[in-house]
Amino acid sequence: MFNNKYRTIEKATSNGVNKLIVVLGQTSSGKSEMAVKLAEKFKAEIISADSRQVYKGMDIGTGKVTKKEMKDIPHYLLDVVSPKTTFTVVQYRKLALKAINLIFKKNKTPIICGGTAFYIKALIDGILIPEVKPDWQLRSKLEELSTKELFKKLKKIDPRRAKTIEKQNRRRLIRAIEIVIKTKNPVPLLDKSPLPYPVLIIGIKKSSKELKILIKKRLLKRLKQGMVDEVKKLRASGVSWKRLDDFGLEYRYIARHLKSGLPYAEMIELIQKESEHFAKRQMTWFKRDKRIHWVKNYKEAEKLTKKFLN
RNA sequence: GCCGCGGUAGCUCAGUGGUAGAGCACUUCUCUGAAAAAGAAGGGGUCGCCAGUUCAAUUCUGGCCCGCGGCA
Repeated sequence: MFNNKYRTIEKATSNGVNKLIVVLGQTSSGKSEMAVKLAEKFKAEIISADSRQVYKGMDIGTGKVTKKEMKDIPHYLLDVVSPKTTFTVVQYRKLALKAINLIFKKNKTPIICGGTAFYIKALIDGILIPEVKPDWQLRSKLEELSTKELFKKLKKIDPRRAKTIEKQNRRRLIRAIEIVIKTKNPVPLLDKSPLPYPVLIIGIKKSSKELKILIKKRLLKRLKQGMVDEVKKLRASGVSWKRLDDFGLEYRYIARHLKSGLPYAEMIELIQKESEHFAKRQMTWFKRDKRIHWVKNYKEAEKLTKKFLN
């Protein structure tokens, strides 16, 4: 163990009886609803694991549960920061651990619910990410270098990391260089600190055909609910076009529609296509995790949960 | 009917006398403080049909079929 001061050190505590449930699935698969039903049945509270729902004012586009849909079940990690600031996995992990401990104190079961696999993994498997805050000034300076130059630079200052990194991925290259410069040390080897209690992971399984239909239905519903106006509002509150673009999916293409006159019909098609791609990317993450219990409906999830909590 | 243009990967199109490429789509994958982000790899075409010229034709020539535009 080295470079300890650069590690995230928050540890979750366990009293030996606590258990935790995760509900995950692709976009539009019906996670939120299932989590609320489980929470009602098993005296649980919900912690969102969604990298976009943490932002205030991003409601319709992210499919955030409404007050009514929450059915009085407390939800954590929604609306925690302004979309003008950048939220990261590390903050997520810290806040989620806090929420977990709080829920345990109330003698309830936390349900982690969301589709951001990286967040879920960082939380339950405890990926310890080097304690180096993003330095946007440094990053924009590195941004001037070509991808080849970035890789060469990393190879020089940290050959070990250069060996495993994807050498065409500028974003990752820049991050790796940032760590090395800031810590004056190589990027540490991956270290983990998994949650110290039993975890049941429930995944909602949908066929890709079914999922496409669900995505479509939800997209049209959101548009009707005023998703375009939501983006206008974000703009008016000072969120940049660039930022909206970075959020991806509905925010990206609605912004392009508003800013560059991307035709409305094309915008819908692009959001649909990109959402389908996104769903696929989510699966590449989920597929690897053999702990996931895939269910087709609430009944199956309830059965699993009952058994797990006994 | 005549004139012109076109028919190449699922789509939009490049291209060459020596059996072909791009972008998108599709499939698979990566993931160390942006993760709905950022990246990677792969499969796929008897180059409209028939004949001729040629050592060799997807590429040249002729005919035919189909589509588009114009003229009648």
